[in-house]
Amino acid sequence: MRSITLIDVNSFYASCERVFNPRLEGIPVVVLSNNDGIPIAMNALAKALGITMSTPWFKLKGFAKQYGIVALSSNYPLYADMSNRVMSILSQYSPDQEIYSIDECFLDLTGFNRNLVDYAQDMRSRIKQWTGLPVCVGVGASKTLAKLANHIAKKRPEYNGVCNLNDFEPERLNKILSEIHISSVWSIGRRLVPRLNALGIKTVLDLKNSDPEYMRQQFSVVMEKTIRELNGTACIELEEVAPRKKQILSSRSFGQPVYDLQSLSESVTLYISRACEKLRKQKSYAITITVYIRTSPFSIEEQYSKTRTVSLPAPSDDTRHFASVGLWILKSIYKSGFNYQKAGIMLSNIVPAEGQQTDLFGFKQSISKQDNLMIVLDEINTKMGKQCIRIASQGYKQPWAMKQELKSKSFTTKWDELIETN
DNA sequence: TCTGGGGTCCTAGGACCC
DNA sequence: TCTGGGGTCCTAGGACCC
Repeated sequence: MRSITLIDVNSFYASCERVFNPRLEGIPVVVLSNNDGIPIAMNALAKALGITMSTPWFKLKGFAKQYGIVALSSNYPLYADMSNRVMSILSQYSPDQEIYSIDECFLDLTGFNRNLVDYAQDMRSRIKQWTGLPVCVGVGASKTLAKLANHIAKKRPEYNGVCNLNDFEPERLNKILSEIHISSVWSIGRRLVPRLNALGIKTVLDLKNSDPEYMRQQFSVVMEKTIRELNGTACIELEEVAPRKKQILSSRSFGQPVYDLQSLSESVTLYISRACEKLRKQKSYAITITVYIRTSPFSIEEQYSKTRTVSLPAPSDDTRHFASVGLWILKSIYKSGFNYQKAGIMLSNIVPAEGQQTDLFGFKQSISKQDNLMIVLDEINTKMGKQCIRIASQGYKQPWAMKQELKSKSFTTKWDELIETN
């Protein structure tokens, strides 16, 4: 039997903030999304007050003030840095690690000849000691079971932060699965719950006992895998090397109303350069670029939203190629007189960088020169800070940039904001 | 539980082609 | 002019995740 392990930081963003500001201890804290739109993380105290994600912050402000809730804008450089520390500590516990998200990773502990609960407790205390962050650990025979075990470790204090479902006798396992709702299962989202309920499937045990082939017909192959995984067959392998993305999206809501083509052009150029950086990082080329702009779906004013896709004559990873095409698309879909709320771009038709051909007219001509320019650009920006060198059409003032009124400092990643210890 | 953020993958349906 | 088959591309939107 496999021993797949999922480690997850509790209320990650809120915990990071608390590490650098101990005064937040004992106070309800929420961390807000970009543009201070909605809560995306909160500590236990805020949860206990009944705050839910996806309620717009402006609707919660009054309530928050009344109960002394501290709200913070999200500080991604800080969280990314803390994440790297946690992941590097955990990598010492197994040669097989998959970093699944900013605050979660899988470790394969199959064949480890020792008590895994003790081992997991050791991880917890080391991470706590070295970073100040609390984590929970779940172990199971598949990724889906490891996720579920982690859920149990988090929700039930008697487990003290670690749950190994592989240690359970079958009856005990089924009993606990019968007490958990299907919405807690990985891959079962909001839309699937009512459809499953209609089939009489309400608890994890119900789902585990359903017929995988029939469920595949009714739903999809993903559902079949989930059921087999709940039954202890690992169908989803650990991905130690992140698979190449098939599409790369970059989009953002604006911090203030945007009407003019100039501002939209600047933002679209910025998103394109971000997406191309990601593209080059995974050593791929893309052929197709999509640009979209839209007004706020919540606005009572007249709405406008438009998407347009164009393919290059040959695959490329050059920011300037995509920027010139992207700006052309933008011009073609832009209509004046609307209050734009969001713009985004997507790169698709992604192919590996190795062995690319040029088109008939040599669009990807003098490859070495162009590639070197982008490599140097990436290197400088890595060393000297994001956007140190950029395409001129990104603009410098960026009045449309997102709103972050409540941000904490970049304690670990900016020299002038390092934490003071006096 | 109905939505205000960002990202990835997938697919239905229309337009257009041979 | 209508009908049918097969395929590709694009747009819009659904579904899931954190």
